[in-house]
Amino acid sequence: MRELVCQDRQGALAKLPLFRALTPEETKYLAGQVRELRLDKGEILFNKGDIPHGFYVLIKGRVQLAFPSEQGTERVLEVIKPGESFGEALLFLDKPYPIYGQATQNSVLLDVPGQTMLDLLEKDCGLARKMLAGISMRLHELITNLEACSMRSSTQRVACMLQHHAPDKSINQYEVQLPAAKQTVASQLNLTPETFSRVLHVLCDAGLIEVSGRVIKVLDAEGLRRIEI
Amino acid sequence: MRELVCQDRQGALAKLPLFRALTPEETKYLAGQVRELRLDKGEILFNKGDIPHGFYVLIKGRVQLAFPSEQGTERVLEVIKPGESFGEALLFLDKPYPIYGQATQNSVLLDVPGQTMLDLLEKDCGLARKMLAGISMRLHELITNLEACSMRSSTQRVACMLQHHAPDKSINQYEVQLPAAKQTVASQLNLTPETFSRVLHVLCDAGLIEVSGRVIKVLDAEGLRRIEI
DNA sequence: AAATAACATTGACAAGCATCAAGTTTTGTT
DNA sequence: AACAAAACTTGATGCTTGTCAATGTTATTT
Repeated sequence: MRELVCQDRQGALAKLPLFRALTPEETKYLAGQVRELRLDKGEILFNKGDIPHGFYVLIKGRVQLAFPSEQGTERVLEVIKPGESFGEALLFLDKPYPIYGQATQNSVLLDVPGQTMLDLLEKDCGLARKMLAGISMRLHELITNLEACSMRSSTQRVACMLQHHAPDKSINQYEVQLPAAKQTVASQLNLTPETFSRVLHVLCDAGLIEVSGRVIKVLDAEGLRRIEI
Repeated sequence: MRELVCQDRQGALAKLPLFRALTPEETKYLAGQVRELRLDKGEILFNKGDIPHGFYVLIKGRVQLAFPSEQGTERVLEVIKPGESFGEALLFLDKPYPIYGQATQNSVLLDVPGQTMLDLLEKDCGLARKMLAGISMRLHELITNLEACSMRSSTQRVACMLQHHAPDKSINQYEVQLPAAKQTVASQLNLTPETFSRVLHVLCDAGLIEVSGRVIKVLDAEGLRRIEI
């Protein structure tokens, strides 16, 4: 297993959205610079306050980025999936991590040294452009997140999340497979697991959804859209 | 007045953090492409949902970016000050504005067409780098904002904001001049004006601050840091 | 298959903050 | 200077959501 990922490192890099447009030489240079990391489920990649030395690309597994809290009531900001990168923004900032990163499954990731990336950026405008697009997307998602968190009620937030998972805007019935444990999803919505559970119950009673485990069947997307409180 | 800003456009551009490192030719090209905009106090620059065609640099005045709300309970995300730019992230996204922009004072701004900026970015890696830094900074601030909004109580948020305005971390007494009306500051902290007022009162009673209008005198920064509820 | 741990639900309760309403102060305008 | 409008404060009240605790359910491990 270990070897498989290793030998394919150059190929794996070339497949990542961020690095897809690199020249073969650039990819080769990059492959020589990155370090492979393996994390067991539950392992911490970095803590809030740590000094970043580069950024990460997730190859396999799952990593969650979250705010810590004294009472253990963490708030999950994002769940990183394979192929996605994270920590790029800090390359340009000289600030410590504002969140912590933790593997929630056994994971494999690549550690791209900051200087390597800055060197590549120096020469390759296309890469800079890609990176701008990536970070802009993140920014946009955060704004959406912030709006949800400050403008909407718990019920609206849940309804909003369900709509977000619709395969098609025009379809009125569909199934949503929650991407993580209910408590994690609750945390991403800035809710306690208890409140999340209650909200789902209310939506069930209203005949808008059906819940069985991590699968939620939306019965009336139009009705979800109309929720006001 | 109008002419003053106009004739100085090239000089004004060269002074902006984002464009400071451009070559004289690039600056000249840019100056030829930008459009000058004047907004009266209260005028809307763009609404949520509008299609962006470029980004803006504020020369004079003040522009606030906020989420609209049916009941008029807007949430102010950011107050832009002269020299700052906004809307860059949308250049790369092909999405409508997620917020609306409104002048809160009579303002002058430059409208930089998207294609102009993309052209410049094509050639100038340094500019891309600057832009990455700018957007990364924004991202970082949003994360901080989101943390404050989801992890802290109203009192903690206010205390946090006051600490943010400290001229120096080591100093224990200082004065803060609120950058906008109290209701706007309240909105940025995701509080109602009423709650903000009450929180200030509580901090006064605790002997941590003194309030007179928009000037807040911090008497015990160390005490602010210790606030738990 | 049994045992254990992690996850999820439900109820009772409390707290924090928003809302509404009325009054006061400040700001800006004619 | 006088007025109007906006901003701010204060009090009373209620809703939403978090907290705590107990129980039920689903995974995981051996």
